[in-house]
Amino acid sequence: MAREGLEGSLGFTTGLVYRRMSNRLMQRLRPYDITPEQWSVLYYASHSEGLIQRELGERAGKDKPTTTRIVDHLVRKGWILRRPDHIDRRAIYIEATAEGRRLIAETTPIEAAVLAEATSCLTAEEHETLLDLLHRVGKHVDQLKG
Amino acid sequence: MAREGLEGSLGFTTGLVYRRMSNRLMQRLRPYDITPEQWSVLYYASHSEGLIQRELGERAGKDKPTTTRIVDHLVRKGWILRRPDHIDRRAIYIEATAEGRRLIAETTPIEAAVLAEATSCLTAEEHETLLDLLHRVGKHVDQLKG
DNA sequence: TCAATTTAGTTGTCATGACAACTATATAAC
DNA sequence: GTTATATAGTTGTCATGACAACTAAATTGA
Repeated sequence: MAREGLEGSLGFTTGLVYRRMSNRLMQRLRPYDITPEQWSVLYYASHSEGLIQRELGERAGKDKPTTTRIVDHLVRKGWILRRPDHIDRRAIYIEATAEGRRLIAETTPIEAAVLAEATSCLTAEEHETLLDLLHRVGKHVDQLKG
Repeated sequence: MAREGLEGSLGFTTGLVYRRMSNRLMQRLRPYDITPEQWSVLYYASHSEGLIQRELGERAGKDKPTTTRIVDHLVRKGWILRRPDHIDRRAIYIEATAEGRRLIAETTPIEAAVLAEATSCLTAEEHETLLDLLHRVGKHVDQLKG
């Protein structure tokens, strides 16, 4: 298939799709005063027990400074708590509050709706293929060195 | 296929893949003092004639403020010029300089290599399928309103 | 014609993310 | 046991991107 300009570039194309989907979710989440990135971190915090901040950031695909700042926001909004680990005093456990869990419970259907809407142009099989190919590329690129 | 956490979320997954590919390209472009986003704008500027800034931004998938700032950087580095349109005095033509074109000529193989490396875990057919599915979703989401 | 609207571009603010430098604590090596 | 190194987290800076407010110029339309 003929593609113009950078349409044949996977990096450029994933960036476009990511921004459009993220925007869409942002608009729907606006009433809840949470961004898509904050949402993903809070999602992992509220679905996991006993994670320290580093582990939380890793699951959500964030680096250390980004994790620190997103956690700051979530704490300020009362959706998570920082609990110092008294054994390893470098580490901080992150715990979702009741409000945090409630927010995720309330907004998970919104995220699902945005996904469903975005992928309504695909068959279930195509959707599955797309995710599979993306995961393979993502893992592959992650493993590259140098 | 069973997926943990947000791995089943296309938005989350495209974000991860985009960041990893973009990082990879950024590292390779570092010697040239250009970011992947600046590169994409300069790419379009150097492969098109007679584009105004808005059109350039549209092709590169950037909004107006982002385009203004990226163009600012590219002008400062001597890779493009802003030429006021004397007919429509709101508009500004963007023109790549010789250095700008030379930079794109020199770095296009680098971008291609990063892509090739990233997709080396896919067959040619899978690569084609992945791009096709992403373009379909991207266009579909772009057309959604409300 | 001339007021209302649209369009092109800029600027300010904030969140995210990359990077580097930093503190504090824990682990390894000797 | 002390020094070297690794790990957890924070802070500062910059580029990108979303959003809103703004200027200036062009277009519409009554």
